[in-house]
Amino acid sequence: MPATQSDTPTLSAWETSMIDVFVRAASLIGLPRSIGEIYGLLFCTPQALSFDELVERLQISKGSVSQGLKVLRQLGAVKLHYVPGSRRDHYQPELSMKRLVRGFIKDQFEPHLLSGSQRLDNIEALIQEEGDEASRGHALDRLETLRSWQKRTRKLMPIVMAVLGGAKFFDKESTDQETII
Amino acid sequence: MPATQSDTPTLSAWETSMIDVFVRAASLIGLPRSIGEIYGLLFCTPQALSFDELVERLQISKGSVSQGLKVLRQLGAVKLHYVPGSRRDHYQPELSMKRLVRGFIKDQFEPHLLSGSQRLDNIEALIQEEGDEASRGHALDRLETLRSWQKRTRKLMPIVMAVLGGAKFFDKESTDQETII
DNA sequence: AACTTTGTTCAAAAAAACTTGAACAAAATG
DNA sequence: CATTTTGTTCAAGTTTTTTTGAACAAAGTT
Repeated sequence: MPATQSDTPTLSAWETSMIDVFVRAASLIGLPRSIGEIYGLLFCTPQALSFDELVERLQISKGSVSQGLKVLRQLGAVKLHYVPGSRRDHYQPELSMKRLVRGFIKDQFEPHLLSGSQRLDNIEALIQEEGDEASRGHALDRLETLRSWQKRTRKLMPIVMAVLGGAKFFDKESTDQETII
Repeated sequence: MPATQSDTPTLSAWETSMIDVFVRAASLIGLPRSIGEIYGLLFCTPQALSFDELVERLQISKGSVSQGLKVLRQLGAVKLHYVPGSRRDHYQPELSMKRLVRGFIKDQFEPHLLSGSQRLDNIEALIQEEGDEASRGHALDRLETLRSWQKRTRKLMPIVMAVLGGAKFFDKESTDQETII
């Protein structure tokens, strides 16, 4: 009864727990469990890992790993690492929090903000076609609220990045703010 | 063939579009569509709306409205508004971005951060039980990275709140000023 | 060129999240 | 106290998201 040699590429207890942390974090920002697992294992491991090693150690399908790495690359959350003498791609985790956050914002957040501006303009047009005078006033009022939220969100992003970058930050371009931190 | 009087409590074009904005926003932060719809309609409407009006105008089930309002109350995203002569609860949307964001952070974010600290301590214990000396070093190293991310995230929150509050600089934990919008 | 290695794609299966509606509880009303 | 009004709960149904795995493409080897 000879086991085929690669018996249990099992994860150690601490690796499992740490991966679990990333699975939760992924879910918190709306990414599937498999992506948390992949990044988590890379994060735990000293060397760069290949596609196959991810499949084997995590025991998930090639499809999931392929998809997952694609998203992680897009987010800039993993980096390709050339390994001499191997044809396979090897991956390492991005460890800079600033870059991770920027990747996420750029990829998942900003697009929504932008398309948002578009939409608000369309809504304004629709409101103008509204019959009732009084209700038009209220509608435009709320639309302005929404626009102000957008503007503030946009203003916030560079501040977040600056704080993560450890910079002593002050808000240029803004008229109404003093130094922050 | 007399229609029962309440034919089409239909939404106007601009309302539909604006609600759509909130549905997308909800989904972006991991909340179900129905919650976006409910908040969105409240946001569009000048008067406070009752439970039943939400059900009828949005054409969604009582169950969804009940669940949705529960979450929105928990987040502090809607406020009960007393209407004289009516037994029903009436709801109005919270319009302060600062309070909305704070509610979200308090309810959905901080808990994870906290339980996170717990978990990291457990992981540290597990790492200590690890046999291999060299790998223990790397593991502890990564654990520290994780801790530093946590710390930075916690530091960020009050700054975000301060910026949203229009405050001039960093936190005092009770920069709880009344703010317009 | 045939074969192997490496990784992607995508339709179908599985799992997770959301919604519904009927049964239920709580409180006001007659 | 029986009835109506108002809203909640939760099991079952529906929809959406995620995962799987087999077929496929691209490129390297022999």
